Amino acid sequence: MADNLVIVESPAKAKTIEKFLGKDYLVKSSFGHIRDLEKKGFGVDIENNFKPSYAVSSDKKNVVKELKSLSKEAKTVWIASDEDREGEAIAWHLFEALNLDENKTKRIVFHEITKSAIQDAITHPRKIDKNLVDAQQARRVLDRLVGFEISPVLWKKVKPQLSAGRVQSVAVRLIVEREREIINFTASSNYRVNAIFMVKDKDGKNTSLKAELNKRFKSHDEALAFLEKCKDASYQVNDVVKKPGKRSPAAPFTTSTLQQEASRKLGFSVAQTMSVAQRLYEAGKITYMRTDSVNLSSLAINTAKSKINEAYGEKYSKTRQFKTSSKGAQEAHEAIRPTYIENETVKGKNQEQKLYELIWKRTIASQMSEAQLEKTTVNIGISKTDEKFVATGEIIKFDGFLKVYLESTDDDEENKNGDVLLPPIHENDILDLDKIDAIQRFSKRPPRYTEASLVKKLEEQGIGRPSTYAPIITTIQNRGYVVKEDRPGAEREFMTITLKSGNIEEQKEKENYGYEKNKLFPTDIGMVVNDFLMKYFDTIMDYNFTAKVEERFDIIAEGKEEWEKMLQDFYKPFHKQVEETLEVSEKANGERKLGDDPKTGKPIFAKIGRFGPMVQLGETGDADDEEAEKPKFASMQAGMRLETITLDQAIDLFKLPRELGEYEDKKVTAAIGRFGPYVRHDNKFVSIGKDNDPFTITLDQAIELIEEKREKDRKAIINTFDEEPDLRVLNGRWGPYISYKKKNYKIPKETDAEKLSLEDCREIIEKGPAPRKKTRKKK
DNA sequence: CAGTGAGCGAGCTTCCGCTTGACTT
Repeated sequence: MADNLVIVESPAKAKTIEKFLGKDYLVKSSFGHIRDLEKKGFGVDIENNFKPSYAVSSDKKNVVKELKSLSKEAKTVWIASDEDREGEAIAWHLFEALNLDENKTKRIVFHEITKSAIQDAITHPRKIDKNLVDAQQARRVLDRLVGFEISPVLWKKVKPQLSAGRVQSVAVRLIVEREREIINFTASSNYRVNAIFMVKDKDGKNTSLKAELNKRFKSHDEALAFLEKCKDASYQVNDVVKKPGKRSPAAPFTTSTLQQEASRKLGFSVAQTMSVAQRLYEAGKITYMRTDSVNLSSLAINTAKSKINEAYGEKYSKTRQFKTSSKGAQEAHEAIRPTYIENETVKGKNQEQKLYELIWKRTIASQMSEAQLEKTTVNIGISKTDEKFVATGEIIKFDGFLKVYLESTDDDEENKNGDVLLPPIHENDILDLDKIDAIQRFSKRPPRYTEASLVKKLEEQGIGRPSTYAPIITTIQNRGYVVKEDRPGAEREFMTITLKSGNIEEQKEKENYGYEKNKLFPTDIGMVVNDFLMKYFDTIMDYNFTAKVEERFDIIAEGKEEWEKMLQDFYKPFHKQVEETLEVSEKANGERKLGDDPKTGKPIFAKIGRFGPMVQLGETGDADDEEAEKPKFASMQAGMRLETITLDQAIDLFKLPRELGEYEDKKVTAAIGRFGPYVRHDNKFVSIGKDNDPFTITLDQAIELIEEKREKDRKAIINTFDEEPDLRVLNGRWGPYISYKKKNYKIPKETDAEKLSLEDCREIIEKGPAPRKKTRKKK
C-alpha cells in the first residue's frame, strides 16, 4: 500500500501524475465537486446566517467511499485540486467529507503537469485557504438564492417550469436585445463607386486596376451626376504611398477562443468542440480544455521554439508570453496546447485530427514572429472634379506566423482583400478608364449571435466559466427561451449605374440578403420572460451584476470580509424585491394590441396562451358576466412572432377553418394544423401541397386532392385478410410493412410482401420489434 | 396527427460550477 494518496480533480490528470511520482504515491481523482448544497429546497438556512447544508452528490457516493478508505490507509493525503476558487472549495469539501486528519493532510497546487512542477509542489505544501473557500461558498449560495427565489416567481407569473439565474437570464437578455435591434433596424442605402483602369503590368501585358471612390453618394441622382462628369474626364495618379505594416499572432487557445475558432473554421458547435477536445485530452494529446489562461509553460515555449527553428528557420521564431485580458480569469491551468508540441498531427477520428491541428497551429503561431506587410495606397485624381479614386494593395514582405495560422473573424466577407499586389504605377501616370460602376449598397443590420459569438460576449462580460459555456447554451435552449435554427433571407432590388465607353447604362438587379444559418433566436416566451425580469429584477439583469459580486468575492478571498455579511447585504434588498414582485406584478403574457378588426370593430390582440402564442378577437369578458360574448382565438402559425405579427396576418388567422362546401353530403373545410395546411372531409385529412393554400383553395381543387389521396391509399394496400380485418399489409414510405391494431411491423428483407399469408404475418408480429421506448423529450 | 384558450388546485419544476461516463440513434 502506498504511503501517499494524492487527490486531483480529473482522472486523466491522475494517470499522468502517477507516472511522475512513482510507487510511493497513489493518485486518485475526485471527479470535480463531490458535495453540493442539498438538492431539495434552498439548502441554505437563511434565518441562521445562511448556514449551508451540504450533501454528497448522488453520483459521487462511490468516489467518496473509495477515497475515504484509501485516505485512512495513507500516511499523508495530498489534496491537489486546482488553484482557483472552485478548486479550493473542492479541497475543503474533501477534507470535510473524508473526515481527514489535519496533521496528515497537505494542500498542494501546480499550474502545469510536468515532473519538475509536481515535485516542486510536493516540497511546498500549504493549508487549505479558508478565505478562498468562503468566497466560493458566497458564490454558490448567491447563485442558489437568485435561481431558487426568482424561478418560482416565473412559475406563478408566467408559466411553470421556467427558470432564471445570474448567468442564463443575462445570456437570454443579450439575444433578446440583439433581436429587437434587428427588428427596429431600417436599412439605408448609398452608392458605392468603383473604377476599373487598364494598366500595363511589369511584362507589358494589359491588366486591370480596381479603385474605389473616396466618397459614397446618398442618392441615385447624385451618383448619376457624378458618372456624367466622368464621361469625358481624364485620370491621373496623384501619388503612390507605401507604408510598412505588421501583424501579430493571437494568443494560444482558451476554452472560449477554441470554441470560437472551431466554430468559424471547422463549423463545430460549442458542445461538439468540447467533446472532441475531451477525447484528445483523455488520450493525452492536449492539455486541459477548460481553461481561461493564455499562459504556456516554459517547457512548451522551449519545445515550440525548437520545432519552429527546425521547421521554418530561426527568423520565424519569437518567444512570447501572453497575458489574459478576460474579466475574472482564474488561471488555474495552462492555455490549451498540444501535450507534445513536436507532433504536428495525431491519429484518431477526423474531427479529432482537425481540432488537434487547429490547436497545434495556434500554439506554434503564437511563438512565431510578426508578419511584415507593405500597404500601398494609390490616389487617382479626376480632371473634372475634386473626388479621388483610391486603389489599395497589401503585400506580405515576410509571412512570419501567417505561414502557419491566421485567426478568423466573425464577418469575413467584409475584409477579404488579403494579398493584393498592385501593378507597377507611378506618380503622374495617366490611366485609361475601362469602366465605372456605381452600385447601390444597403447598410447591414447587427448580426445575430452564433453559439460561439455568444460565448465570446459572455466571456468579455466575465459571465460564466470555461466549464459552463457549453451548458449555458444548452440550458437556454432547453428552457425554450432560445432556438438555434436557419431562417430564410429575403430578396431585394438594387440599382447599378455603369459608365463604359462613354455610355451610361442603368440596371435593376436582385440580391438575397439576411439568410441566417445556425443562429440563436429568442422565442416569444424568451422575450416575455426577459421583459418581466427586466422590469422587476433589474439588478440581477444588469450586465455588470456578475462583475460587481465578483469584486465582493475577491474581498472575501482576501479575508477582508465575512462571506455571510456579503450575502446579508445582497439578500435583504433582493428578497424584498421578490416579495414585492409577487404582490404587484400582473401575469405576464406578452399581450400586444394589433388593432381593430375592420369587420366587427373589435380589438385584436396577440399574446401567449396556454398552448403557446395566439391571437384573440375581442376583449376577454368579465368572467361573472354570462351574457358577455366570448372572444375568438386562433393559434399563431410557425414563423410568426408575437413581436412582429401584423393586424392583417391576425385577421387571416381568424378566417380558418374555412368552409369550402359539401362533397358526398359531407362538409369540406380547409385549415392549417400542426403539420401544415390541410383539407378535411369526412374526418379524413389531406395535406395541401405547396401549390395552394387554405385561404384560396376552391371546393373543386379540394375534391381533387381528396380523390388523389383515396387513390394513393388504395394503392398502398398490398393485402388484407377477411379473417383478421385489423391486420393489413401496406406499402409505406420505406417499403412494405404490416399494420396491426395501430402498430406497425417491419417485414424482413427479401420477403415478397404480396405472398405473405395470414400465418406469416402473425409470426412477424409475434417476433415483432419490442415496443419502442418513448424517448423522453426535455422541453 | 390536424384541438384547445377554463377550471378543482395535488405535486412538481428551478440555480452555477467542477468533473466523467451511461445512455440512445
